[in-house]
Amino acid sequence: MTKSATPKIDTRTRMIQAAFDLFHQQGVNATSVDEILAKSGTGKSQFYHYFKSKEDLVHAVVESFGEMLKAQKLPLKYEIDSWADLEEWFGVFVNHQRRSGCSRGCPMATIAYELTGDDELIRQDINMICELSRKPLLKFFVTEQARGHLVDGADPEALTDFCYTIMQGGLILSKIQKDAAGFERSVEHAITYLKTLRKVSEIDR
Amino acid sequence: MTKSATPKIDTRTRMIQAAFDLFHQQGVNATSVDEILAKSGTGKSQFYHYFKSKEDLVHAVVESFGEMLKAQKLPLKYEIDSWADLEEWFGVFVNHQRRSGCSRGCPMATIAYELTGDDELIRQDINMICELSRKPLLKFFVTEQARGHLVDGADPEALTDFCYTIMQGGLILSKIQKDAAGFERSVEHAITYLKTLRKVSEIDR
Amino acid sequence: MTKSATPKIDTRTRMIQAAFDLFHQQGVNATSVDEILAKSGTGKSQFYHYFKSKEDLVHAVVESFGEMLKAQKLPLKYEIDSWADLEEWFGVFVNHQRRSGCSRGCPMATIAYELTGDDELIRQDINMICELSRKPLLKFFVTEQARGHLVDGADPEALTDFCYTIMQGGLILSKIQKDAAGFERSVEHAITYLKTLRKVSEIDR
Amino acid sequence: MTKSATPKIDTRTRMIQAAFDLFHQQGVNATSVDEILAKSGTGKSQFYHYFKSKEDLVHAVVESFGEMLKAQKLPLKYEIDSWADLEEWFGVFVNHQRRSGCSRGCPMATIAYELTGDDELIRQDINMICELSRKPLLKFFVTEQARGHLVDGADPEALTDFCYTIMQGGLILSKIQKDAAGFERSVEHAITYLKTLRKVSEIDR
DNA sequence: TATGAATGAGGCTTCATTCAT
DNA sequence: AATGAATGAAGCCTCATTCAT
Repeated sequence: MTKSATPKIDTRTRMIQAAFDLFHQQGVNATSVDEILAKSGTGKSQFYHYFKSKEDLVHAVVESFGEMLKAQKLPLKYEIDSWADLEEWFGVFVNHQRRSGCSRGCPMATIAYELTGDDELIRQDINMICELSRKPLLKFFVTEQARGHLVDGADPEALTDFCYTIMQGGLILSKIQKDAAGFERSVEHAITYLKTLRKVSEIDR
Repeated sequence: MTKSATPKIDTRTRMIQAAFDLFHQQGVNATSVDEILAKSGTGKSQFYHYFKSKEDLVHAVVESFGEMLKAQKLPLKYEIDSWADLEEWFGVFVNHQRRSGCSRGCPMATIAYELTGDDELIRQDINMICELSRKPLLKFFVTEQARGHLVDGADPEALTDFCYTIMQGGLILSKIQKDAAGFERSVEHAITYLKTLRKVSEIDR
Repeated sequence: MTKSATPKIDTRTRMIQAAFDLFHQQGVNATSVDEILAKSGTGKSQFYHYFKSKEDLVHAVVESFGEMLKAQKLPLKYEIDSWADLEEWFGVFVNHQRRSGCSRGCPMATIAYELTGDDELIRQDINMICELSRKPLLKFFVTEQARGHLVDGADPEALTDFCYTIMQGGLILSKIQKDAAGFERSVEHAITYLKTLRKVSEIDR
Repeated sequence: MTKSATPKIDTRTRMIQAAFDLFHQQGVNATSVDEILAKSGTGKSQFYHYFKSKEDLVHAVVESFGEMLKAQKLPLKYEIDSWADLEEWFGVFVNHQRRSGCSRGCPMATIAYELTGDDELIRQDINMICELSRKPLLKFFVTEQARGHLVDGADPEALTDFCYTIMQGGLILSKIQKDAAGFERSVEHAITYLKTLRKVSEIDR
């Protein structure tokens, strides 16, 4: 859009980043357009140059989160090729909570929890993000199954749900408890369980 | 006004109930005091006769939820005396989501997700609610352990965390997905796992 | 009103005293009826049992101040029989400001400064208070004149105005400056001047 | 909207002027933001575009008054070079009261009288205004002293205080009495006194 | 006398959004 | 692409006052 080779982060992106962080911190409704403008260092009314409305911005924030996910620019475990990787996938969340003092939860869930029946489009956006972030898990379980490393009857979709559910529950609980210990214990149980689903012939980890 | 046998619920309670429902539906910040007043059929400014501020109301709502919990007035499974009861404990949540079209999540988590660092007191209120609602689970696992029905090394606290985490994760995910299927599958896995922790000598219930 | 011989200070009086103090401190408009009720330890709506309206209370407060003045229950110099007494009359105000940290001004002027054209009655109330509190001064100068102790042409009314003006100016200025030094210096000049109006034959003080 | 030679006064200034006048008339607490908006012909919520809060506006009003004073845009006597000028300095206040029907007092004192301990900053603002408006007086007395026109021991600061005190006292009293006669008489005495402080060699003006 | 719930207007402030430049 | 003034609805809260008991 700009002519330079290494364009400065453009205004729109800056606004999205600022909004994302504020939404994550305090929710959508508690975040005013002005606050976003101030944090992104943008003059007033640039906002409506780039976004139709605040809701449109929420949409853009979720969409941008999806792009980051696809581009693997978020500090997550994208490639799960082993049971150790799976543990690490969980570990990233647990460690993040611990390091950040459990002050936040999942950014998408934060937005989702403020959703009413009127925000169907944003709900779908967020649901798509969930699909995206479930992918590495799903791929792992599918692969394991294909390799014959899973017990008969194991359903990769269900296992993915199981992992994702633990992760989401752990994030909100650690925020409520201001302590990641319960999250960690739950993850340990989850891992323990999942490992019982490996075919016996397999070697640990 | 009327002298009926079931005297009208007092104003304060009506406001709390209206607020609870609106908070649950759309979050705290999206709910205006006027909206609460309208829904509770209360004249303007009664609000500040009963509550110091909107925040004070949030506190009262959470507190009242705790009282309901203690008085077992919420449609939950309070007594868990068997593995079947445990399944039912989960089932209540899953069924509720299904019947309500997954339009909401956990009312406390909804409030919690809008919390910022400034709302420490309310966070503590909510945390206490969590402790309360974990009790039946904890009691069950402790009892099972005392009876020698759990495998060695099983930690009732951790098992409680595990159940609670699944429940919380399931609620938000089903809201995002507008579908309780994933929640149900996760619960099934959780149950399956938990049952593996019973002592073999035990008879299936 | 009550049957006991030493009746407890009655509710109405307690409200007036609380109101007076709050008005003096922060003005009439900044003082709410509730605040007065709280400070006087009165249950709500006792207020409208005793006063027609807030304005009526203001009237009562001013009136009560007049009564106190007449009954010589205020810490003022009521009898001015000598030039030393006159100095003391000023001194009472200066010392009061100094001891109180100059946090307030004249209670009646405080009310007067919030007066608009609509409050004619209260203005008249306050004006009457001024007349009352000017009396000792006026009496002194009239007496001095009658005794032939004042220079020819001295007008007791004007001298009284002069003293009263200095007092009022000193009170507001010391409040603004949070320092009574300027007040004191002005009083010294005033005294010096007034003494020049004595007949030469007179002996100092 | 129009492109007149005298461009419309900007919104902020209009608000300050309207506020100043209303504050002067009825005090700060009796003046609502809406009233200021209406009087200044400003659409709602422009207010908070220009001022952080109502208190911030009070600060701005006082500050603006200081600027007017410095720029000599107020109908006051700024240059006092003679005893006649000094009389005129007083005369401006007395005449203003007379012409305006004594309906108001000193605008700064009006604000000051509503001050509580919490408004320290505004008190300091107002105190600074006092310093500013005392300057012509002080300069006059200092000059007179330097010229040897004042009796020995005369203190220019104290004389300035004396004049200022008379002025302030006269303003509030004339408002209370709805009559400037007492103010005028007090000023006459003050002038008479001050002239006694001139060195005898001086010629009467 | 006394209590405190109820009323509704209005106060201060913030918001999302639009307009003129 | 950018600026910031302008808009008006709405949010939270306080007020003086009245009513039922």
